[in-house]
Amino acid sequence: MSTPTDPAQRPMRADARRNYEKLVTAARELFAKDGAAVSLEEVARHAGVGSATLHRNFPSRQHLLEAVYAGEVEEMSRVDGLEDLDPWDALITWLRRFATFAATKRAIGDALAVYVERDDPVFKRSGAAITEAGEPLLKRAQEAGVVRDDAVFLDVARMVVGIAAVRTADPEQHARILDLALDGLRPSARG
Amino acid sequence: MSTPTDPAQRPMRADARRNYEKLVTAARELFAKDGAAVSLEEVARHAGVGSATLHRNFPSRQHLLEAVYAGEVEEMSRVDGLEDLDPWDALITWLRRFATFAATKRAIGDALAVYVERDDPVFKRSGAAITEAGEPLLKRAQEAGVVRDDAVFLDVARMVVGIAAVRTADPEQHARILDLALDGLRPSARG
DNA sequence: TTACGATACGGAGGACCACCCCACTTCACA
DNA sequence: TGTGAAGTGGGGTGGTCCTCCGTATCGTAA
Repeated sequence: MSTPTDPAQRPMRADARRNYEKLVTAARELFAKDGAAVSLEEVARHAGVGSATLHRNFPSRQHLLEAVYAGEVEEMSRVDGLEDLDPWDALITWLRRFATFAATKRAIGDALAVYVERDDPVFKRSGAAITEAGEPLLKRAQEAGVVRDDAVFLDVARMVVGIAAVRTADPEQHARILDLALDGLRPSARG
Repeated sequence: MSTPTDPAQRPMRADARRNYEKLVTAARELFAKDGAAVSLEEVARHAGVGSATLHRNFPSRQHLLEAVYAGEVEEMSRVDGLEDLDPWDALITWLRRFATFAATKRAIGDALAVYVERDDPVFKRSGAAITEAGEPLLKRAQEAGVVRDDAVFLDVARMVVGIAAVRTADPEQHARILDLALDGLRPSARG
C-alpha cells in the first residue's frame, strides 16, 4: 500500500526506507503549504537529505506526488454509504466529491489530471482506485436509465477533472459549472 | 491592434519596434513548434536579440503570449455567418470553435485559460473579444428558450476552457466530452 | 549636417533550479 | 566481525529567469 518498492523486488534497506519516509513527509508538508511547484531541492533540504537521494527515490516530481497522495486518493475514492442513495444521486455525489478533492488539493489535482488524461503509468495506483470506485456507479446509473447509455467513464472523469482544474476565486462558480456539465449526463438531455 | 504601446504614450523608437517585431515572430514560431514552455532565453536567441530586450518588452511570459496571439484570438472569436443558424446551433458552433482553438493551440490555450479564469488584465484585449462574441450568442439562445436561463456566459466559457485544457491523445474524445457538457445547457436537462 | 540627450541595447552576472557523478559511509548477512 | 553491496550527499554541470549598467543608436533641434 505505502510500500515504495514492488513486492517482487527485495526489501529496502532500513536507512533507505527511513529517508524515503522523511522525503514523503517533507513533501506532503511543503506541497500543502506552498503548492506543487516547490523546488525539489527545497524538499530534500527540508527532509534533511541530499538532493541525490530524492532523485534516486523519485525520478520525477510526479513520482513524488504519487507517493504523497496515493493514500488520500484511495480514501477519497471510497464509496462509503453511497449505495443507499438512488443511482443518480450516488453518482453525482461521488463525482462532486471527486471534483472538490481535485480542486482543493491543487497539487494532487494537477497530478491527477495527468493520470486521468494520459494513463501515465506513474499514477496507475491512484488511477485504478478512481476507476474502480466510479465506473460501477456510472454503470448502475445507466442501468437505472438515469444516465445516457453512451457516456463512458473515462470521458466523464476527464470532464470533471478538466472542470476541477479551472482556477477561479469563487468556489460557488466551480459548483455551478460542474452542475451544468453534469446535467449533460441525463438521458433527457440527448438531442 | 498590433501596436505595442498605448496610444497615449509616445511612439517607440524605430529600432525598438524592429526588435519587438522580431521577438513576437520568433516567439510565434517557437510556441507553435515546442509549446508555450519554451525558454525565454531561447526566444531571445532565436530573435537575435539580447535577453534584456525581451524582458524589457515583455515583463512576463504571459505578456509575450498575449502579444503573439491577440490577433488570432480576435479572428477566432468572430461570429461570421453564425447569425444565419438557429440560436442553439449558432451558440454550439461557436463554442466548439472556441474549444478547438484553445485545444489546438496549446500555448494560447493555457494563456486563454488564465484570462478566462482570473480576469488577468494582461489578457483584457483577448478576453474582451471572446466575451463580446460569445455573450450575445448565449443571450439569443436563452431568449429563444433553447438554453437554460440561469447559465452565465463566464461559467460556460470557463467550462469550455476547462474541457479544452484536458490533454488527450484522442481528439474524438475531446468532442465527446464537450458535447456531453454542452448538453447540460439545454433547459430540458434541468432537474 | 552636426551634436547631444533620451532611449534602447546586450552581455555579464546573480540567484535559482533539476539532475548527475562518485568518493565515501552504512548496512546486513555470513 | 569482516566484507561487499546498497545507499549517501556535496559539489559540479548546464540550464533557467531576470537585472544591472556601460555602450551604441536614434531622433531632433540647431
